[in-house]
Amino acid sequence: MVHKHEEVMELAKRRGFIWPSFEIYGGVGGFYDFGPLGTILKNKIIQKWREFYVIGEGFFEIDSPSVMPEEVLKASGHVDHFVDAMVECKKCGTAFRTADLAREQTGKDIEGMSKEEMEQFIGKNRVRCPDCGGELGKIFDFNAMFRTTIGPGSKRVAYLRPETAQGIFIDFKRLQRYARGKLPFGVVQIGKGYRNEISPRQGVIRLREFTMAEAEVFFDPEDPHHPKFSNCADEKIRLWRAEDEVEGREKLTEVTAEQAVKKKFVCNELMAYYLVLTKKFLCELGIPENAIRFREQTPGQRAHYSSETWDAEVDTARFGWVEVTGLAYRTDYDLSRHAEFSKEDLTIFRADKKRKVLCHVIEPSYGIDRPLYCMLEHAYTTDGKRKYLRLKKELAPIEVGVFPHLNRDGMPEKALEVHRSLKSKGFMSEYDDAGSIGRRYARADEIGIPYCVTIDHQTLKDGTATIRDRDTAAQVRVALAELPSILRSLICGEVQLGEVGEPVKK
RNA sequence: GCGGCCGUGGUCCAGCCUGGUCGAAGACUCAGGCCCUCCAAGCCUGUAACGCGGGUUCAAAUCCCGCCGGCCGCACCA
Repeated sequence: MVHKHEEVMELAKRRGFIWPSFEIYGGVGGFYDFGPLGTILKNKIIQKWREFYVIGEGFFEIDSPSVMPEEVLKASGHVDHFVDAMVECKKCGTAFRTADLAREQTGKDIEGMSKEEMEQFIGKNRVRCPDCGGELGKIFDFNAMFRTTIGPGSKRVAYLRPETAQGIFIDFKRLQRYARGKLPFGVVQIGKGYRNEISPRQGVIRLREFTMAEAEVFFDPEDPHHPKFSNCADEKIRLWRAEDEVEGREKLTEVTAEQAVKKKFVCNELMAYYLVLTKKFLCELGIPENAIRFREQTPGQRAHYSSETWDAEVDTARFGWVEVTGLAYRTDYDLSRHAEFSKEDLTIFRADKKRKVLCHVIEPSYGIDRPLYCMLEHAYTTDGKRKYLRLKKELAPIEVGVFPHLNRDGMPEKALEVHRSLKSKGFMSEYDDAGSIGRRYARADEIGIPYCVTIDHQTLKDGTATIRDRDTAAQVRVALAELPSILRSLICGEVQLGEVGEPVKK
Protein backbone atom coordinates (compact mmCIF):
# COMPACT_ATOMS: atom_id res chain seq x y z
CA MET A 1 0.00 0.00 0.00
CA VAL A 2 2.14 2.83 -1.31
CA HIS A 3 -0.93 4.99 -1.02
CA LYS A 4 -0.92 5.01 2.73
CA HIS A 5 2.57 6.46 2.94
CA GLU A 6 1.62 9.27 0.59
CA GLU A 7 -1.51 10.03 2.56
CA VAL A 8 0.37 9.99 5.84
CA MET A 9 3.09 12.27 4.53
CA GLU A 10 0.55 14.62 2.97
CA LEU A 11 -1.22 14.84 6.32
CA ALA A 12 2.07 15.24 8.15
CA LYS A 13 3.02 18.17 5.94
CA ARG A 14 -0.37 19.82 5.88
CA ARG A 15 -1.03 19.62 9.59
CA GLY A 16 2.42 20.48 10.83
CA PHE A 17 4.12 17.23 11.78
CA ILE A 18 6.97 16.99 9.28
CA TRP A 19 8.27 19.32 6.56
CA PRO A 20 11.14 19.15 4.10
CA SER A 21 13.88 21.45 5.42
CA PHE A 22 15.02 24.62 3.66
CA GLU A 23 11.94 24.44 1.47
CA ILE A 24 11.89 28.05 0.24
CA TYR A 25 15.39 27.57 -1.10
CA GLY A 26 14.46 24.41 -2.92
CA GLY A 27 15.16 21.97 -0.13
CA VAL A 28 18.10 19.70 0.62
CA GLY A 29 17.71 15.95 0.50
CA GLY A 30 17.95 14.05 3.76
CA PHE A 31 16.85 16.89 6.00
CA TYR A 32 13.42 17.34 7.51
CA ASP A 33 11.93 19.80 10.00
CA PHE A 34 9.47 18.83 12.66
CA GLY A 35 6.53 21.25 12.69
CA PRO A 36 4.62 22.22 15.83
CA LEU A 37 2.75 18.93 16.20
CA GLY A 38 5.70 16.82 15.11
CA THR A 39 7.88 18.48 17.70
CA ILE A 40 5.44 17.75 20.49
CA LEU A 41 5.14 14.17 19.31
CA LYS A 42 8.89 13.76 19.11
CA ASN A 43 9.30 15.20 22.59
CA LYS A 44 6.68 12.81 23.89
CA ILE A 45 8.55 9.86 22.39
CA ILE A 46 11.71 11.10 24.08
CA GLN A 47 9.85 11.56 27.34
CA LYS A 48 8.58 8.00 27.09
CA TRP A 49 12.11 6.79 26.37
CA ARG A 50 13.38 8.59 29.47
CA GLU A 51 10.66 6.87 31.49
CA PHE A 52 12.10 3.55 30.34
CA TYR A 53 15.81 4.18 30.52
CA VAL A 54 16.45 7.05 32.92
CA ILE A 55 13.68 6.35 35.43
CA GLY A 56 13.03 2.64 34.88
CA GLU A 57 16.61 1.48 34.40
CA GLY A 58 18.12 4.22 36.53
CA PHE A 59 20.64 5.18 33.87
CA PHE A 60 22.52 8.47 33.96
CA GLU A 61 21.78 10.93 31.19
CA ILE A 62 24.52 13.15 29.84
CA ASP A 63 24.71 15.71 27.08
CA SER A 64 27.95 16.09 25.14
CA PRO A 65 28.99 18.00 21.99
CA SER A 66 27.98 17.05 18.46
CA VAL A 67 31.29 18.28 17.09
CA MET A 68 34.06 15.81 17.84
CA PRO A 69 37.79 16.26 17.31
CA GLU A 70 39.34 13.81 14.89
CA GLU A 71 41.34 11.95 17.56
CA VAL A 72 38.15 10.68 19.18
CA LEU A 73 36.81 9.22 15.97
CA LYS A 74 40.17 7.82 14.99
CA ALA A 75 40.21 5.92 18.25
CA SER A 76 36.61 4.81 17.82
CA GLY A 77 37.43 3.45 14.38
CA HIS A 78 35.02 5.73 12.56
CA VAL A 79 37.65 7.64 10.62
CA ASP A 80 38.87 4.38 9.08
CA HIS A 81 35.65 2.42 8.88
CA PHE A 82 33.32 5.20 7.93
CA VAL A 83 35.20 5.85 4.70
CA ASP A 84 34.30 4.06 1.54
CA ALA A 85 36.81 3.88 -1.26
CA MET A 86 34.78 4.67 -4.37
CA VAL A 87 35.72 4.40 -8.01
CA GLU A 88 34.08 5.95 -11.03
CA CYS A 89 33.77 4.52 -14.51
CA LYS A 90 35.63 6.71 -16.99
CA LYS A 91 33.16 5.92 -19.73
CA CYS A 92 29.69 6.05 -18.19
CA GLY A 93 30.50 7.88 -14.96
CA THR A 94 28.81 5.43 -12.63
CA ALA A 95 30.35 5.26 -9.15
CA PHE A 96 30.89 2.05 -7.22
CA ARG A 97 32.35 0.88 -3.96
CA THR A 98 35.76 -0.40 -5.01
CA ALA A 99 35.80 -3.33 -2.62
CA ASP A 100 32.42 -4.55 -3.87
CA LEU A 101 33.51 -4.56 -7.49
CA ALA A 102 36.71 -6.37 -6.59
CA ARG A 103 34.83 -9.02 -4.65
CA GLU A 104 32.26 -9.52 -7.41
CA GLN A 105 34.81 -9.80 -10.20
CA THR A 106 37.76 -11.52 -8.53
CA GLY A 107 36.29 -13.09 -5.44
CA LYS A 108 39.00 -11.46 -3.37
CA ASP A 109 38.50 -9.26 -0.34
CA ILE A 110 40.48 -6.06 -0.69
CA GLU A 111 38.77 -4.31 2.19
CA GLY A 112 41.41 -2.54 4.25
CA MET A 113 43.89 -2.03 1.40
CA SER A 114 45.29 1.43 0.81
CA LYS A 115 44.09 3.45 -2.15
CA GLU A 116 47.31 2.79 -4.04
CA GLU A 117 47.09 -0.93 -3.41
CA MET A 118 43.49 -0.98 -4.57
CA GLU A 119 44.38 0.88 -7.75
CA GLN A 120 47.13 -1.62 -8.46
CA PHE A 121 44.82 -4.50 -7.72
CA ILE A 122 42.21 -3.17 -10.11
CA GLY A 123 44.78 -2.65 -12.85
CA LYS A 124 46.28 -6.09 -12.44
CA ASN A 125 42.99 -7.95 -12.24
CA ARG A 126 41.29 -5.89 -14.94
CA VAL A 127 38.32 -4.96 -12.88
CA ARG A 128 35.89 -3.15 -15.17
CA CYS A 129 32.66 -1.21 -14.94
CA PRO A 130 29.91 -3.80 -14.50
CA ASP A 131 27.43 -1.61 -16.39
CA CYS A 132 29.27 -0.72 -19.59
CA GLY A 133 32.58 -2.54 -19.33
CA GLY A 134 34.45 0.77 -19.31
CA GLU A 135 37.78 1.42 -17.66
CA LEU A 136 37.76 2.58 -14.06
CA GLY A 137 39.23 5.89 -12.94
CA LYS A 138 41.00 7.03 -9.81
CA ILE A 139 39.88 5.81 -6.44
CA PHE A 140 38.49 8.49 -4.17
CA ASP A 141 37.29 8.47 -0.59
CA PHE A 142 33.75 9.05 0.35
CA ASN A 143 33.53 9.77 4.03
CA ALA A 144 30.08 9.48 5.46
CA MET A 145 30.94 11.80 8.32
CA PHE A 146 30.45 15.54 7.96
CA ARG A 147 33.85 17.15 8.24
CA THR A 148 34.61 20.54 9.71
CA THR A 149 37.40 22.37 11.49
CA ILE A 150 37.59 23.84 14.96
CA GLY A 151 38.60 27.48 15.27
CA PRO A 152 40.28 29.57 12.58
CA GLY A 153 42.51 27.77 10.12
CA SER A 154 42.04 24.25 8.95
CA LYS A 155 44.44 22.31 11.13
CA ARG A 156 42.08 21.12 13.83
CA VAL A 157 39.93 18.66 11.95
CA ALA A 158 36.65 17.58 13.48
CA TYR A 159 33.54 15.67 12.49
CA LEU A 160 29.91 15.85 13.39
CA ARG A 161 29.33 12.78 15.50
CA PRO A 162 27.96 9.73 13.68
CA GLU A 163 26.60 8.44 17.00
CA THR A 164 26.13 9.91 20.47
CA ALA A 165 27.78 6.88 22.07
CA GLN A 166 31.35 8.16 21.76
CA GLY A 167 30.52 11.09 24.04
CA ILE A 168 29.69 8.54 26.71
CA PHE A 169 32.80 6.38 26.26
CA ILE A 170 35.03 9.42 26.46
CA ASP A 171 33.50 10.42 29.78
CA PHE A 172 33.83 6.91 31.15
CA LYS A 173 36.33 7.76 33.89
CA ARG A 174 34.11 10.40 35.41
CA LEU A 175 30.99 8.35 34.85
CA GLN A 176 32.26 5.25 36.61
CA ARG A 177 33.32 7.42 39.53
CA TYR A 178 29.84 8.94 39.54
CA ALA A 179 28.40 5.41 39.56
CA ARG A 180 30.70 4.65 42.52
CA GLY A 181 31.95 1.43 41.02
CA LYS A 182 28.62 -0.31 40.77
CA LEU A 183 28.14 -2.73 37.89
CA PRO A 184 26.24 -2.95 35.72
CA PHE A 185 25.51 0.71 35.21
CA GLY A 186 24.14 2.54 32.24
CA VAL A 187 24.57 5.95 30.67
CA VAL A 188 22.32 7.46 28.06
CA GLN A 189 22.44 10.33 25.67
CA ILE A 190 19.73 11.78 23.47
CA GLY A 191 20.71 14.04 20.63
CA LYS A 192 21.52 14.58 17.00
CA GLY A 193 23.70 12.29 14.97
CA TYR A 194 24.94 12.93 11.44
CA ARG A 195 25.67 10.85 8.39
CA ASN A 196 26.46 12.29 5.02
CA GLU A 197 24.44 9.78 3.03
CA ILE A 198 25.35 9.45 -0.64
CA SER A 199 21.77 9.49 -1.78
CA PRO A 200 19.14 9.68 0.92
CA ARG A 201 15.64 8.72 -0.10
CA GLN A 202 12.75 7.22 1.75
CA GLY A 203 11.87 10.53 3.42
CA VAL A 204 12.33 10.59 7.12
CA ILE A 205 13.59 6.99 7.17
CA ARG A 206 17.03 7.94 5.92
CA LEU A 207 18.16 11.31 7.19
CA ARG A 208 21.49 13.06 7.12
CA GLU A 209 20.78 14.56 10.51
CA PHE A 210 18.69 12.58 12.92
CA THR A 211 17.82 12.28 16.57
CA MET A 212 18.98 9.24 18.42
CA ALA A 213 18.61 7.96 21.95
CA GLU A 214 21.42 5.66 22.98
CA ALA A 215 22.14 3.70 26.13
CA GLU A 216 25.52 2.21 26.93
CA VAL A 217 25.25 -0.52 29.53
CA PHE A 218 28.60 -1.22 31.16
CA PHE A 219 29.08 -4.61 32.76
CA ASP A 220 31.64 -7.10 33.93
CA PRO A 221 32.00 -9.67 31.12
CA GLU A 222 32.13 -12.40 33.73
CA ASP A 223 28.85 -11.25 35.16
CA PRO A 224 26.45 -10.35 32.32
CA HIS A 225 23.31 -10.42 34.43
CA HIS A 226 20.51 -7.94 34.77
CA PRO A 227 19.01 -7.52 38.27
CA LYS A 228 15.48 -7.38 36.84
CA PHE A 229 15.87 -10.20 34.32
CA SER A 230 13.32 -12.37 36.12
CA ASN A 231 10.66 -9.73 35.36
CA CYS A 232 10.99 -10.32 31.65
CA ALA A 233 12.24 -13.91 31.45
CA ASP A 234 8.84 -15.12 30.18
CA GLU A 235 8.32 -12.36 27.64
CA LYS A 236 8.29 -13.58 24.08
CA ILE A 237 10.44 -12.14 21.34
CA ARG A 238 10.48 -12.94 17.64
CA LEU A 239 13.94 -13.48 16.28
CA TRP A 240 15.22 -13.71 12.75
CA ARG A 241 18.55 -15.32 13.36
CA ALA A 242 21.67 -14.60 11.31
CA GLU A 243 22.22 -18.29 10.56
CA ASP A 244 18.81 -18.37 8.90
CA GLU A 245 19.36 -15.14 7.02
CA VAL A 246 22.74 -16.31 5.74
CA GLU A 247 21.06 -19.43 4.37
CA GLY A 248 18.41 -17.28 2.74
CA ARG A 249 15.59 -18.32 5.06
CA GLU A 250 13.28 -15.62 6.36
CA LYS A 251 12.39 -17.75 9.34
CA LEU A 252 11.25 -16.25 12.63
CA THR A 253 11.98 -18.03 15.87
CA GLU A 254 9.66 -17.10 18.69
CA VAL A 255 11.13 -17.71 22.14
CA THR A 256 10.97 -16.33 25.63
CA ALA A 257 13.85 -14.17 26.80
CA GLU A 258 14.95 -16.98 29.07
CA GLN A 259 15.02 -19.54 26.25
CA ALA A 260 16.90 -17.10 24.03
CA VAL A 261 19.70 -17.01 26.58
CA LYS A 262 19.64 -20.73 27.36
CA LYS A 263 19.71 -21.76 23.73
CA LYS A 264 22.46 -19.21 23.12
CA PHE A 265 20.46 -17.42 20.46
CA VAL A 266 21.65 -14.20 22.07
CA CYS A 267 25.04 -13.50 23.60
CA ASN A 268 23.91 -12.97 27.18
CA GLU A 269 21.15 -12.13 29.61
CA LEU A 270 21.62 -8.39 29.27
CA MET A 271 21.06 -8.55 25.53
CA ALA A 272 17.90 -10.60 26.03
CA TYR A 273 16.67 -8.16 28.65
CA TYR A 274 17.11 -5.16 26.36
CA LEU A 275 15.48 -6.93 23.45
CA VAL A 276 12.41 -7.31 25.64
CA LEU A 277 12.63 -3.75 26.89
CA THR A 278 12.81 -2.54 23.30
CA LYS A 279 9.75 -4.53 22.37
CA LYS A 280 7.87 -3.06 25.33
CA PHE A 281 8.94 0.44 24.41
CA LEU A 282 7.80 0.08 20.82
CA CYS A 283 4.46 -1.31 22.00
CA GLU A 284 4.10 1.73 24.25
CA LEU A 285 4.45 3.89 21.17
CA GLY A 286 1.41 2.18 19.74
CA ILE A 287 3.18 -0.16 17.36
CA PRO A 288 1.40 -3.52 17.27
CA GLU A 289 3.43 -6.44 18.56
CA ASN A 290 2.98 -8.42 15.37
CA ALA A 291 4.68 -5.59 13.46
CA ILE A 292 7.85 -5.95 15.56
CA ARG A 293 10.69 -8.41 15.05
CA PHE A 294 14.37 -8.65 15.88
CA ARG A 295 16.77 -9.35 13.06
CA GLU A 296 20.28 -10.43 13.82
CA GLN A 297 22.87 -8.79 11.60
CA THR A 298 25.04 -11.17 9.67
CA PRO A 299 28.79 -10.88 10.26
CA GLY A 300 29.20 -8.91 7.04
CA GLN A 301 26.51 -6.42 8.02
CA ARG A 302 27.81 -5.65 11.47
CA ALA A 303 29.58 -2.45 12.41
CA HIS A 304 33.30 -2.63 13.12
CA TYR A 305 32.77 -2.40 16.89
CA SER A 306 30.16 -5.10 17.25
CA SER A 307 30.38 -8.83 17.80
CA GLU A 308 26.62 -9.33 17.80
CA THR A 309 23.89 -6.94 16.69
CA TRP A 310 20.12 -7.24 16.76
CA ASP A 311 17.98 -4.75 14.89
CA ALA A 312 14.48 -4.13 16.13
CA GLU A 313 12.44 -3.79 12.97
CA VAL A 314 8.95 -2.44 12.47
CA ASP A 315 6.80 -3.45 9.55
CA THR A 316 5.59 -0.54 7.45
CA ALA A 317 3.32 -0.30 4.44
CA ARG A 318 5.75 1.74 2.39
CA PHE A 319 9.24 0.59 3.35
CA GLY A 320 8.68 -2.93 4.57
CA TRP A 321 10.63 -3.86 7.68
CA VAL A 322 12.44 -0.79 8.95
CA GLU A 323 15.23 -0.81 11.50
CA VAL A 324 14.29 1.44 14.40
CA THR A 325 16.66 0.23 17.09
CA GLY A 326 20.05 -1.42 16.95
CA LEU A 327 21.17 -3.48 19.90
CA ALA A 328 24.89 -4.11 19.68
CA TYR A 329 27.27 -6.09 21.82
CA ARG A 330 30.21 -3.68 21.59
CA THR A 331 32.38 -5.83 23.85
CA ASP A 332 35.29 -3.80 25.29
CA TYR A 333 36.08 -2.45 21.85
CA ASP A 334 35.43 1.23 22.57
CA LEU A 335 36.93 1.38 26.03
CA SER A 336 40.04 -0.51 25.03
CA ARG A 337 40.54 1.67 21.95
CA HIS A 338 40.10 4.88 23.93
CA ALA A 339 42.40 3.54 26.63
CA GLU A 340 45.00 2.80 23.99
CA PHE A 341 44.72 6.09 22.12
CA SER A 342 44.38 8.34 25.17
CA LYS A 343 46.78 6.33 27.34
CA GLU A 344 44.31 6.52 30.18
CA ASP A 345 43.47 3.56 32.37
CA LEU A 346 39.80 2.89 31.77
CA THR A 347 39.47 -0.20 33.91
CA ILE A 348 37.42 -0.39 37.06
CA PHE A 349 38.63 -1.98 40.27
CA ARG A 350 35.98 -4.26 41.71
CA ALA A 351 36.51 -4.24 45.44
CA ASP A 352 34.16 -7.20 45.96
CA LYS A 353 35.97 -9.38 43.43
CA LYS A 354 39.38 -7.88 44.11
CA ARG A 355 40.26 -7.48 40.47
CA LYS A 356 40.35 -4.93 37.68
CA VAL A 357 37.70 -5.08 35.00
CA LEU A 358 37.60 -3.59 31.55
CA CYS A 359 33.86 -3.23 31.11
CA HIS A 360 31.98 -4.70 28.21
CA VAL A 361 29.07 -2.83 26.68
CA ILE A 362 25.61 -3.69 25.48
CA GLU A 363 24.20 -0.80 23.50
CA PRO A 364 20.53 -0.29 22.75
CA SER A 365 20.56 2.53 20.19
CA TYR A 366 17.22 4.02 19.15
CA GLY A 367 16.38 6.26 16.28
CA ILE A 368 13.63 8.70 17.19
CA ASP A 369 12.60 9.90 13.74
CA ARG A 370 11.97 6.47 12.30
CA PRO A 371 9.66 5.22 15.03
CA LEU A 372 7.84 8.55 14.80
CA TYR A 373 7.09 7.81 11.16
CA CYS A 374 6.14 4.22 12.03
CA MET A 375 3.76 5.53 14.68
CA LEU A 376 2.09 7.88 12.23
CA GLU A 377 1.74 5.15 9.65
CA HIS A 378 0.32 2.65 12.11
CA ALA A 379 -1.97 5.27 13.65
CA TYR A 380 -3.36 6.42 10.32
CA THR A 381 -6.83 4.97 9.99
CA THR A 382 -9.49 5.46 7.36
CA ASP A 383 -13.03 4.47 8.03
CA GLY A 384 -15.30 5.41 5.18
CA LYS A 385 -15.02 9.15 4.86
CA ARG A 386 -13.49 9.52 8.27
CA LYS A 387 -9.74 9.51 8.62
CA TYR A 388 -7.96 9.85 11.89
CA LEU A 389 -4.71 9.20 13.68
CA ARG A 390 -5.25 6.50 16.23
CA LEU A 391 -2.21 7.57 18.23
CA LYS A 392 -1.74 6.31 21.75
CA LYS A 393 -3.83 8.73 23.74
CA GLU A 394 -0.99 9.57 26.06
CA LEU A 395 1.26 10.45 23.13
CA ALA A 396 -1.16 12.54 21.09
CA PRO A 397 0.36 16.01 20.64
CA ILE A 398 -2.94 17.73 21.49
CA GLU A 399 -4.74 15.93 24.29
CA VAL A 400 -8.10 17.63 24.28
CA GLY A 401 -10.15 19.89 22.01
CA VAL A 402 -12.69 22.29 23.49
CA PHE A 403 -15.52 23.50 21.25
CA PRO A 404 -18.57 25.67 21.74
CA HIS A 405 -21.42 23.84 20.05
CA LEU A 406 -22.68 27.12 18.63
CA ASN A 407 -21.06 30.50 18.40
CA ARG A 408 -23.69 32.33 20.46
CA ASP A 409 -25.57 32.48 23.74
CA GLY A 410 -22.36 32.60 25.77
CA MET A 411 -21.13 29.18 24.62
CA PRO A 412 -17.83 30.46 23.19
CA GLU A 413 -17.11 32.32 26.42
CA LYS A 414 -17.85 29.26 28.51
CA ALA A 415 -15.78 27.04 26.22
CA LEU A 416 -12.83 29.41 26.42
CA GLU A 417 -13.11 29.34 30.19
CA VAL A 418 -13.01 25.54 30.18
CA HIS A 419 -10.12 25.53 27.72
CA ARG A 420 -8.09 27.92 29.87
CA SER A 421 -8.80 25.99 33.00
CA LEU A 422 -7.64 22.74 31.35
CA LYS A 423 -4.45 24.43 30.17
CA SER A 424 -3.78 25.72 33.67
CA LYS A 425 -3.99 22.12 34.85
CA GLY A 426 -1.33 21.07 32.38
CA PHE A 427 -3.43 19.72 29.53
CA MET A 428 -2.39 20.33 25.97
CA SER A 429 -5.77 21.77 25.03
CA GLU A 430 -6.95 23.39 21.81
CA TYR A 431 -9.92 25.68 21.37
CA ASP A 432 -11.75 25.69 18.04
CA ASP A 433 -14.91 27.58 17.08
CA ALA A 434 -14.47 27.69 13.30
CA GLY A 435 -17.00 25.97 11.05
CA SER A 436 -19.60 23.42 11.94
CA ILE A 437 -19.18 21.15 14.93
CA GLY A 438 -18.73 18.16 12.62
CA ARG A 439 -15.91 19.88 10.79
CA ARG A 440 -14.18 20.61 14.06
CA TYR A 441 -14.42 16.95 15.14
CA ALA A 442 -12.97 15.97 11.79
CA ARG A 443 -10.08 18.41 12.17
CA ALA A 444 -9.40 17.07 15.64
CA ASP A 445 -9.54 13.44 14.48
CA GLU A 446 -7.07 14.12 11.74
CA ILE A 447 -4.32 15.09 14.18
CA GLY A 448 -5.29 12.42 16.67
CA ILE A 449 -6.82 14.49 19.47
CA PRO A 450 -8.19 11.70 21.66
CA TYR A 451 -10.99 13.62 23.36
CA CYS A 452 -13.16 16.59 22.44
CA VAL A 453 -15.22 18.49 24.99
CA THR A 454 -18.26 20.32 23.64
CA ILE A 455 -20.00 23.14 25.47
CA ASP A 456 -23.70 23.24 24.59
CA HIS A 457 -26.96 24.74 25.82
CA GLN A 458 -27.16 22.23 28.61
CA THR A 459 -23.74 23.23 29.87
CA LEU A 460 -25.06 26.69 30.55
CA LYS A 461 -28.01 25.24 32.46
CA ASP A 462 -26.43 22.49 34.55
CA GLY A 463 -22.65 22.74 34.26
CA THR A 464 -22.18 19.50 32.30
CA ALA A 465 -20.48 18.98 28.97
CA THR A 466 -19.97 16.16 26.53
CA ILE A 467 -16.73 14.28 25.98
CA ARG A 468 -16.31 12.62 22.60
CA ASP A 469 -13.98 9.73 21.92
CA ARG A 470 -11.79 9.98 18.82
CA ASP A 471 -11.87 6.30 17.91
CA THR A 472 -15.55 5.56 18.36
CA ALA A 473 -17.15 9.04 18.11
CA ALA A 474 -19.19 8.01 21.17
CA GLN A 475 -20.04 10.70 23.70
CA VAL A 476 -20.76 10.87 27.40
CA ARG A 477 -21.94 13.77 29.51
CA VAL A 478 -19.95 14.72 32.60
CA ALA A 479 -19.86 17.53 35.15
CA LEU A 480 -17.35 20.26 34.29
CA ALA A 481 -16.01 20.13 37.83
CA GLU A 482 -14.84 16.56 37.26
CA LEU A 483 -13.56 17.15 33.75
CA PRO A 484 -9.83 17.39 34.55
CA SER A 485 -9.66 14.24 36.63
CA ILE A 486 -11.83 12.30 34.17
CA LEU A 487 -9.74 13.39 31.21
CA ARG A 488 -6.58 12.51 33.08
CA SER A 489 -7.77 8.95 33.74
CA LEU A 490 -9.08 8.57 30.21
CA ILE A 491 -5.85 9.71 28.61
CA CYS A 492 -3.66 7.38 30.61
CA GLY A 493 -6.09 4.56 29.94
CA GLU A 494 -7.20 3.87 33.51
CA VAL A 495 -10.87 4.03 32.58
CA GLN A 496 -13.03 3.67 29.49
CA LEU A 497 -15.30 6.39 28.23
CA GLY A 498 -18.43 4.43 29.10
CA GLU A 499 -17.44 4.34 32.75
CA VAL A 500 -17.17 8.05 33.34
CA GLY A 501 -20.58 9.47 32.45
CA GLU A 502 -23.99 9.08 30.89
CA PRO A 503 -23.94 8.17 27.21
CA VAL A 504 -25.30 10.89 24.94
CA LYS A 505 -28.12 9.77 22.66
CA LYS A 506 -28.01 10.84 19.08
C1' G B 1 26.76 9.38 -7.59
C1' C B 2 24.54 7.28 -12.65
C1' G B 3 20.05 6.54 -15.92
C1' G B 4 14.63 7.32 -16.76
C1' C B 5 10.27 10.16 -15.46
C1' C B 6 8.63 14.54 -12.97
C1' G B 7 8.15 19.79 -10.39
C1' U B 8 1.62 25.04 -11.27
C1' G B 9 -1.74 28.41 -4.42
C1' G B 10 -1.88 24.75 1.96
C1' U B 11 -3.67 19.97 -0.86
C1' C B 12 -5.18 17.67 -5.55
C1' C B 13 -5.06 19.01 -10.40
C1' A B 14 -6.15 21.77 -15.82
C1' G B 15 -2.99 24.37 -19.14
C1' C B 16 2.81 22.65 -21.74
C1' C B 17 3.02 18.65 -27.28
C1' U B 18 1.34 23.16 -31.30
C1' G B 19 4.80 30.15 -27.27
C1' G B 20 0.53 35.29 -27.56
C1' U B 21 -6.43 34.62 -26.07
C1' C B 22 -2.72 32.82 -18.79
C1' G B 23 -3.86 39.52 -16.17
C1' A B 24 -3.15 31.14 -14.91
C1' A B 25 -8.96 27.77 -14.47
C1' G B 26 -11.37 24.20 -11.10
C1' A B 27 -12.12 21.26 -6.60
C1' C B 28 -10.95 20.74 -1.56
C1' U B 29 -8.70 23.24 2.57
C1' C B 30 -7.88 27.73 5.22
C1' A B 31 -9.53 32.86 6.98
C1' G B 32 -13.74 36.50 7.75
C1' G B 33 -19.10 36.71 7.75
C1' C B 34 -24.31 34.72 7.46
C1' C B 35 -27.01 30.52 9.01
C1' C B 36 -27.27 26.42 12.31
C1' U B 37 -29.20 22.26 18.77
C1' C B 38 -23.58 17.37 17.60
C1' C B 39 -20.04 14.60 13.29
C1' A B 40 -16.28 17.76 6.95
C1' A B 41 -24.27 20.74 5.20
C1' G B 42 -25.49 25.49 2.66
C1' C B 43 -24.66 30.78 1.13
C1' C B 44 -21.43 35.26 0.61
C1' U B 45 -16.48 37.31 0.73
C1' G B 46 -11.33 36.74 0.83
C1' U B 47 -6.00 34.96 0.99
C1' A B 48 -3.01 32.13 -1.99
C1' A B 49 0.84 29.19 -7.30
C1' C B 50 4.06 28.45 -12.60
C1' G B 51 11.08 25.00 -7.88
C1' C B 52 15.68 28.33 -8.72
C1' G B 53 18.98 30.71 -12.31
C1' G B 54 20.29 31.62 -17.21
C1' G B 55 19.13 31.45 -22.62
C1' U B 56 16.06 31.73 -27.31
C1' U B 57 12.02 35.15 -28.84
C1' C B 58 8.65 41.11 -30.26
C1' A B 59 6.40 37.55 -26.60
C1' A B 60 7.90 31.77 -22.14
C1' A B 61 3.99 28.09 -17.14
C1' U B 62 4.77 26.31 -22.31
C1' C B 63 11.00 25.70 -26.12
C1' C B 64 16.63 25.06 -24.70
C1' C B 65 20.70 24.73 -20.85
C1' G B 66 22.45 24.45 -15.74
C1' C B 67 21.22 23.77 -10.69
C1' C B 68 17.90 22.20 -6.67
C1' G B 69 14.18 18.84 -5.18
C1' G B 70 10.93 14.37 -5.77
C1' C B 71 9.71 9.37 -7.63
C1' C B 72 11.51 4.67 -10.00
C1' G B 73 15.82 1.46 -11.19
C1' C B 74 21.33 0.75 -10.09
C1' A B 75 24.83 1.73 -6.33
C1' C B 76 25.24 3.16 -1.10
C1' C B 77 23.07 2.56 4.03
C1' A B 78 29.51 2.01 9.21
